[in-house]
Amino acid sequence: MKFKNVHFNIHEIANSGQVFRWYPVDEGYIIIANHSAVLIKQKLDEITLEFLSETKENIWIEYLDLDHNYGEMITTLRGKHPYLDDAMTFGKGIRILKQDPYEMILTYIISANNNIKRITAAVTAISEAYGDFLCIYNGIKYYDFPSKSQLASVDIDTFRTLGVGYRDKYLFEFIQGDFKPDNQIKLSDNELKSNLLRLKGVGEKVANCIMLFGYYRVNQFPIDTWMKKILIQDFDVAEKEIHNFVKTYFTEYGGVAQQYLFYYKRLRNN
DNA sequence: GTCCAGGCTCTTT
DNA sequence: AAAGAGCATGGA
Repeated sequence: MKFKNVHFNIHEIANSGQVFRWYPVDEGYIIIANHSAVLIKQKLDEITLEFLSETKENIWIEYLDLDHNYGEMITTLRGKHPYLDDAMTFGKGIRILKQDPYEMILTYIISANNNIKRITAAVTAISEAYGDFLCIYNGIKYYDFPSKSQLASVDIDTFRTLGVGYRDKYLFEFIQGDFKPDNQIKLSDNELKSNLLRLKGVGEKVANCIMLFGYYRVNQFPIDTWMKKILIQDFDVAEKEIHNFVKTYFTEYGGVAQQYLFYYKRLRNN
């Protein structure tokens, strides 16, 4: 599978903080998603996907959000603030991928008060321990993210040994509970958020991430430590006003704007 | 050694 | 309602 798209850069997506299962290899990245493995490569504006396990092409068009026009979203956001303008120019190849809600819930529970490297390590360890084998590439084996039933017998201490720290009990509770991620897809933003907030280990920020990356609610603007820094330092917003400011300022594409800002702040070197 | 990381829960005012 | 302590773990 091959395509061209000016708003698509594999390195920017891989480092945008929304994916934890894009593994760098010499040629590009191994992506584990959709119960399969692919090798994604990019030369200039041409992107290539090589399927490394059984999969379907159309599901990757959906996952990579190829039907949305990011130029249009950028146009909507342009001119609001010079810092956002710079961020959109710097990371114009970033997209919001359509990831699995169930996987996002577990992943972002792990993410709380944690760093990206350790989150990646924990998600990988859980997958290697309990997920289905997908492929071997350059001598490294890759495993699917385990299903709820595959994690059903994992106790709290075992989660701890996989590197999730004190979030072990939250993962355990979710797996033992009866939350149905697929039943939330059609709910309104408010209903979805209040359901997510009932899960242990899910607060305002983690719920926003799950909504943005797992349910494609692109109006959601997760506020983490990096966003606080940006809004205070670069947008001159008072700390107490951050939530109010975000609610109205970034419009219906707040989540997209947030991704550009996050990437810009972390990777531009300032 | 202290601070921080895509924060949250629980307890105390 | 709001503020504070505590939390696993590894890197800077």
